[in-house]
Amino acid sequence: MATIKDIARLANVNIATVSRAFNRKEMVAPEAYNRIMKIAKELGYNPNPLAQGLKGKKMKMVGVLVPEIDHSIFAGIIKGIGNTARRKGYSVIVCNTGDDPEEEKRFVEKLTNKIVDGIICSAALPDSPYWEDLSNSGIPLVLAVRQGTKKVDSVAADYIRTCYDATSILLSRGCKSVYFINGPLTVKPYAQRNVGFVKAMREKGFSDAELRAFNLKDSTYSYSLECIESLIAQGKAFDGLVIASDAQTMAALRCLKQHGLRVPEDVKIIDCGGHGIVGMLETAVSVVEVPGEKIGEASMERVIELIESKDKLDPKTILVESELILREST
Amino acid sequence: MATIKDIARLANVNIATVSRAFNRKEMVAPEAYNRIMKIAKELGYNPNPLAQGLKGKKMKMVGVLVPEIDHSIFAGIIKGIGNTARRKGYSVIVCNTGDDPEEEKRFVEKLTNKIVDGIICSAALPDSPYWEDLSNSGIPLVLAVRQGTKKVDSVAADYIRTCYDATSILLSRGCKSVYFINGPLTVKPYAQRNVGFVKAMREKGFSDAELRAFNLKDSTYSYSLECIESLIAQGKAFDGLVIASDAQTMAALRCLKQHGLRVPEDVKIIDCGGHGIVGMLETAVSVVEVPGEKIGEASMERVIELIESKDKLDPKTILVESELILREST
DNA sequence: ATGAAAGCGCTAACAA
DNA sequence: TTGTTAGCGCTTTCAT
Repeated sequence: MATIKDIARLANVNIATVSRAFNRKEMVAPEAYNRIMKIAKELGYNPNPLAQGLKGKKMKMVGVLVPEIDHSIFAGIIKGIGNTARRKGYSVIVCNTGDDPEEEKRFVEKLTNKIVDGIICSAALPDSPYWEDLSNSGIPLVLAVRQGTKKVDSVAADYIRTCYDATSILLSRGCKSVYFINGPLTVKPYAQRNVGFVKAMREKGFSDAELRAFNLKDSTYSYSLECIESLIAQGKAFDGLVIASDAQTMAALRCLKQHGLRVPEDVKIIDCGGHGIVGMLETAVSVVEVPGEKIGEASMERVIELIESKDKLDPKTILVESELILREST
Repeated sequence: MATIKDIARLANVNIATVSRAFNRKEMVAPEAYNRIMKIAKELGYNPNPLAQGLKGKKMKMVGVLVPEIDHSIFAGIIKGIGNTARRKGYSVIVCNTGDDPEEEKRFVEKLTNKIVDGIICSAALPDSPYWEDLSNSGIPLVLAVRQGTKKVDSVAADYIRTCYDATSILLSRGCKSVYFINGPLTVKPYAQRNVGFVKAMREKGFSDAELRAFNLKDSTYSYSLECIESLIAQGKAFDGLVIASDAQTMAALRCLKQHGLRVPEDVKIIDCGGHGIVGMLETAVSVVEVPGEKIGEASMERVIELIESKDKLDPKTILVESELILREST
């Protein structure tokens, strides 16, 4: 690995001049500059980021925390983050926290040590105690998808709207008995979807007693399958299903098929907050699609903005638009 | 951020003693040790990895290159990598190369600069020129899923076997006309699947002229849909489909349904090289499942082994077993 | 426009 | 056992 020292020697200049050539080329004589650059290229020189970082320079690196990297929404977000990272010359360090707050904390501590300039977090909990510490400590933090109640920068989808729209579609299609299959309310995006569902139903004149929201304790395929199964077994009659996630949508489709219920003739289905895949199923499912990739891109743009800004910016929340895609399930 | 200097001052010892307390505690007096550690804890001290790295210490960081982070196989691999990374105290830097060799090269150059101790790569091309350079340069490289022809460490699924098994299942179920829907042969795992398909067919006495392998130029859902569609439109008669990937499986299912073909009565289907999701579809699909997460774990274990080993280890290829899961599509 | 030199936080060889 | 010191590669003030 060549260093500025090598270049300096070969170019007959001081190491400071070499450093200047890379950082403030206007301060070095053109001839010297060219000589230095030529030699640098020949040697395949690249500045050592460790040394630069030690000297206080930004490392152009941001840490990313996700609960489960293989859930489509997070994979999409990471992809988006990577897109703008590349565009802006940043690197990305990823950690899969497995939704474990302890792990999350350990990771943040590890990263905080100067090695990242900023952090993007899809947190385990609605609010984590270290968020504020972090943004006070000078290293910017932005929350992706999961907003905090505290004053922290965040990029989110408008899940209330998303689910409100989805529910409205079903109602406008003539559904009389719409059930809502949701995830745990402790997770903010699910809680928000619930709000949207309730809002849409009330507006159409349904009383609270008529609301059928099933906020399952987890949103996995297998557990959802079980629950929907038991719903049908109990003879509940529904002609519309608003569903919170892709896995749950697949579970519903499967259940329905096994019980000979046709989509959309017997039951209409819409996914509120899906990510692409449900359009590829045997029966193409309508969806209010949450643009993970866009969320990732926006999050990254925001951290970079925070990192590179001279003065502290006021925290803000960026809302990313969802897209309604109507397919054969409605 | 506290440094060893601060601790040294407060503990009335030299900075070297503090450093020793952290790195070779046996060389420092117990009383001093305790004093130092107590103060370190109070100050929330953490060693600055940049300084350590600059001094030549390993950064405990590995770079990961994937072509598309949101394809299930790669998401799984990254998850596996993260699993063992956490267990061993390593960090992971991820880059989505978008299957662009140029991008890949840039990224490797960037990483090579001392900041990572090793690289795991799911490469764009069957062979990249820098692979050998890299392993010669002293920073270990392991290939995940895509093996090279050159002598490089790699972790791979046995795709030949995988597809051989899948094809054999269909044949043993009495299929007379089995078609193979595959991806581009320029991508090694697809080429290997092709070998497995051909092998199984030949063993059952099919002549080369009877082999129906469709090695599509890309394996996306939409393109595959188009191709399978045209196959059916041309009136090709098949009663079995061996399919190389999840997206293609979904495409096939959809096509078949639209043409009133029933699975498995009219056509039997098996996915050779899927990753979980096809078991959750309306018609649960049999699959020879490639364990992405395990591949990730094994890759990471191998790089760490290479990183931490004193002497150069001989490159080896680790084969990860696939699992056959029979469901209703066969 | 360029050089000399200090120092970022840490480790390790050498001295005491 | 502990302290002194050099130096990793780089940036940046202060001289020249």
